[in-house]
Amino acid sequence: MNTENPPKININSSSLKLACSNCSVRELCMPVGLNPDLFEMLDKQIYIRRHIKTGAALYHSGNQFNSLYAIKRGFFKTETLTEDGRVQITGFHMMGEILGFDGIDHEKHMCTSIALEDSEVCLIPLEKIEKTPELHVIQHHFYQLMSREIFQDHTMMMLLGSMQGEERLVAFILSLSRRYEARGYSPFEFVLRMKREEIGSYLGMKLETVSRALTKLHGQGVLNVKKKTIRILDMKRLRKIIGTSLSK
Amino acid sequence: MNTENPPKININSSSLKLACSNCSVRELCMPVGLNPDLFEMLDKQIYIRRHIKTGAALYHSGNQFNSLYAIKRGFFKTETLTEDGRVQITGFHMMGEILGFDGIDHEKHMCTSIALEDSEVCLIPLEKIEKTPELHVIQHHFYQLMSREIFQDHTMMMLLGSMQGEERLVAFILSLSRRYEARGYSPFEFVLRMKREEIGSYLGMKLETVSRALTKLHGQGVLNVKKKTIRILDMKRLRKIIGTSLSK
DNA sequence: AAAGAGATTTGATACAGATCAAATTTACCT
DNA sequence: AGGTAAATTTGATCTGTATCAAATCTCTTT
Repeated sequence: MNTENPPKININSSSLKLACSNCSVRELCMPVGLNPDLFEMLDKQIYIRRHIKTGAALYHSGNQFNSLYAIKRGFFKTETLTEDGRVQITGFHMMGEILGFDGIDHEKHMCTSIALEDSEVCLIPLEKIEKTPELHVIQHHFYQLMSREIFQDHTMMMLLGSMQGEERLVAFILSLSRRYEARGYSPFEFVLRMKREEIGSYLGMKLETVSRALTKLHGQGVLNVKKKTIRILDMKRLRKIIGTSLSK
Repeated sequence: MNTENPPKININSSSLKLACSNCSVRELCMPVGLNPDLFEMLDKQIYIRRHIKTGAALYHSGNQFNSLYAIKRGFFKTETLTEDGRVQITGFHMMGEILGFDGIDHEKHMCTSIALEDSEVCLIPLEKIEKTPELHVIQHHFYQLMSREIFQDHTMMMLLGSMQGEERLVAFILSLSRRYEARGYSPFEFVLRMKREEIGSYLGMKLETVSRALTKLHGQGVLNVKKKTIRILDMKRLRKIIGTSLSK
């Protein structure tokens, strides 16, 4: 495993322009209604971009924490591992979302982030922002984003602790659907960036069980599965599946 | 369910004294090596305490978020509920830990916190701290605490997604053991503040399964269970149980 | 286009843990 | 202290999902 830190990037490089000001997902990363002057400040002094190829790691668990990463384009998975060698995917992340919050505490990344398609991220040097009084308003925004991540993790704990396999899969698909919709894409049809095994890892089930559940949903006519493309045929019925088998 | 907000408390009441300065758990809530002047500032202007009786709620899901809460004494559970009516315990919290981070995003608490024994909390009005330049150093500490909570939630997701029932129970007991030790109590003997059903809710298993797993561990001689008291007899063997059944 | 590796589906079987039920212990209340 | 409700344990059975195995399907490389 690669445990080295990624190469340091010179903050004053030429790739600075066009960071936040005219970014299509800025309202997801940054507070709404932010003063234009501050955006310029962000653009000119703080941001820098980085490209990550499919399969490459944005950072590895154990790497020094230097900044947060806002996903400008692409798709990532984050993997956590236990002392006894188990690996589990703890998140899938798409454009507009911010990676790396779990690295603040020990100034070390606690998971590994891997691109599942060619991606581009913006670096957000938290320390710099904390030290810049003018950017103080943004600090509260990061509290909000971390708070949101905590809530989402709790939702995920509920899902893992109290839902059946099929329900978990449906909740996962609905979550993707909502997130694509929020980004201006169709909530009804999208391509899964991850394989069945990765879905299984995330949802606490085996790849065979994921496959069987997809086949079943396809057979029931609520959705269409063709390779990695999901088409939701009956959103209402799909939503109703969650909570039907009130088992645990 | 009580959806009203708790009564507002006058910040200038007489219960202010003795907040942080000589608190036994302050190094858990607050950054280490904090300037004594700042502690005095915290004591005199910011903190206030509140008592919560066993079974009472510190706040309900949906309540307005006014402040964070540092647990000075006692024990809490936090419950989250899904749209379809399922309830799950997403955390157990003891003195020195801070509750309420998930409420920052929407300025509304997203879970319900209930005291499992008579408890006492300190109010931490985050907004006030954000607006006080002198207390700026503390802000980074809250980033760290939230970062830690995110990491812990990921650990919990791993546990729920990839461990067997018995392993989860052992991980839970070891977590309690470590936390009691960090607070100066014995890591080998402690009283469970929650009932079997609540452990089960937290760990994603039924109360009967929790009971059986405890009986089994007792029978193997790794720990002693007497009502709610746990005594760890063989810490090494207990640790080895995690990772033994590398199933999922 | 063929070959090979990887991903996915499908089938058969085994098992961990849920469910249902009842006995026993513990905690709570007057 | 005594009576009652709640919590816990233990047993028997059932079920969802893991596991093992093999057959497709898909993508990449030459």
